[in-house]
Amino acid sequence: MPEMPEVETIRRTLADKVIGQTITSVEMLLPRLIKWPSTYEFQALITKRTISSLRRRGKYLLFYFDNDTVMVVHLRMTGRIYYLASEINDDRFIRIVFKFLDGGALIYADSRTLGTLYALPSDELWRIAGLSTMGPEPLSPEFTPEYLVETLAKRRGKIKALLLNQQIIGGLGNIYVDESLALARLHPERNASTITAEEATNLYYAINQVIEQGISHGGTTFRDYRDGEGKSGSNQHHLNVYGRKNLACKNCGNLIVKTEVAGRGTHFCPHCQQ
DNA sequence: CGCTCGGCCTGTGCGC
DNA sequence: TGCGCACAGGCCGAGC
Repeated sequence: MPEMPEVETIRRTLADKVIGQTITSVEMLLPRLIKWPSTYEFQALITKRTISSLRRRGKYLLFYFDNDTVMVVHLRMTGRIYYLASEINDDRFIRIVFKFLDGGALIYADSRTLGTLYALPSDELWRIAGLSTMGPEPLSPEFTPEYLVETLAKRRGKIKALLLNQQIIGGLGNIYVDESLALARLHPERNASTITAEEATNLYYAINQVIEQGISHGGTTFRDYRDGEGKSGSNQHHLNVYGRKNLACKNCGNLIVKTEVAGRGTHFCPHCQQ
């Protein structure tokens, strides 16, 4: 579900609400979502502890506590995490409730229950493979045109599959990959090794632009995504190809096509993207 | 090592 | 209206 712009929006909207909050108890409605350590140890590590900062890496959200513990949350497809000041809530999919000293709570909700949570000392984050092997993120200094040109040149897979690979670029998901390829006018099935340096450079700028736009619109809400205050984003109104099957391409007027590439629903303009 | 595909889960929307 | 099926924003591990 949430990709980098959505997780970053959650981080920004949630930070003020949770930093300085002390957890009094953790209500585990679905304990199997805790991947590390045991459910009991997870609760022990964060109960009576105060959140000191909230960070993000790729699609992971990291809650730092005053005892150097980090609670790591990955929302996968349908996870939601938000602050609630009162008990009133009509969310059908609440799985974990972190109760705060101030009477409010941090809610983890998830319809498909694919999300994952961890708690561990900050110097043991390497245990989470997805974090330690993640590639550079869009909009970061490590993500450069040269990096993308060189990385694509030595790969043989389809460009769409490579952009979804978090080890190559951290934070992109299905929506923003389709949008980036559309902006860069690249066909999603292009073999990465055939992409020229000029095309890869264009793709670099397209990725940054698409991600920046996603963040500025507070993320893309198709169904499940909500920010840290439970509000929807608006970037769904600004997409060029994703979710626009059989609608006119905003660039050329031909119809947007939906196919399957790398096992994922894929939207593109067959006229503009080569 | 690099790449592709199935599985994990559950809910929703569409076609019949 | 009811039912079955395909599909869904992500990731990991098995197998080639």
